[in-house]
Amino acid sequence: MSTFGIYMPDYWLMKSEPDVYPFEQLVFDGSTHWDGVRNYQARNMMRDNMKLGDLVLFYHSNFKPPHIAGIAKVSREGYPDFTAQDSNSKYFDVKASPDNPRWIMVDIEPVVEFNKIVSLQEIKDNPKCDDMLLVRKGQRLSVQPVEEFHFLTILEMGGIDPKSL
DNA sequence: GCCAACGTTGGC
DNA sequence: GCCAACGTTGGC
Repeated sequence: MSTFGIYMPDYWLMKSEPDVYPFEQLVFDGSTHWDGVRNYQARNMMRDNMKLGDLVLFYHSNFKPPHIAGIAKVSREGYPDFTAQDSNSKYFDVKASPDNPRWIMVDIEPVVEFNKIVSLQEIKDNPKCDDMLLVRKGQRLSVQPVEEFHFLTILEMGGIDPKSL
């Protein structure tokens, strides 16, 4: 919460491969921990910047067509990604320890599924989204910040009324 | 399946 | 600290 008692959310985009963990699974589960991020930039954002109640565009990568499926929100702020310390996990990292967990995750929960998915192509075709990180050439961060204007634009493209959130 | 872009590793 | 080699991401 802010000093004024009104929480102003920040906005994010998180990528998941639907074959691994689709948005529908998040809806089914009710919440999930975002394990397996092994990129420092993405980790730092989860550790330092993602706050309770922040809103997340849930992006399906490695899918035809790649698209945003719905909205989630941060339900727990950064804490150690325990899969890094689990030798049976594919995300195991020998350098991670209780003293130095090395990798961080957040929990998210579903907010709303889009009435209509918003494809990467539609985002590229919309001039309002010109300077979104997502459409920048070569960028591939799996967790990235989103400007409010872009968030609202995509919400509208997905057929969701912002007031309903 | 291809490959461009980017991140990480490790020898020097 | 440089940078070549390698691994990964992710659209196409």
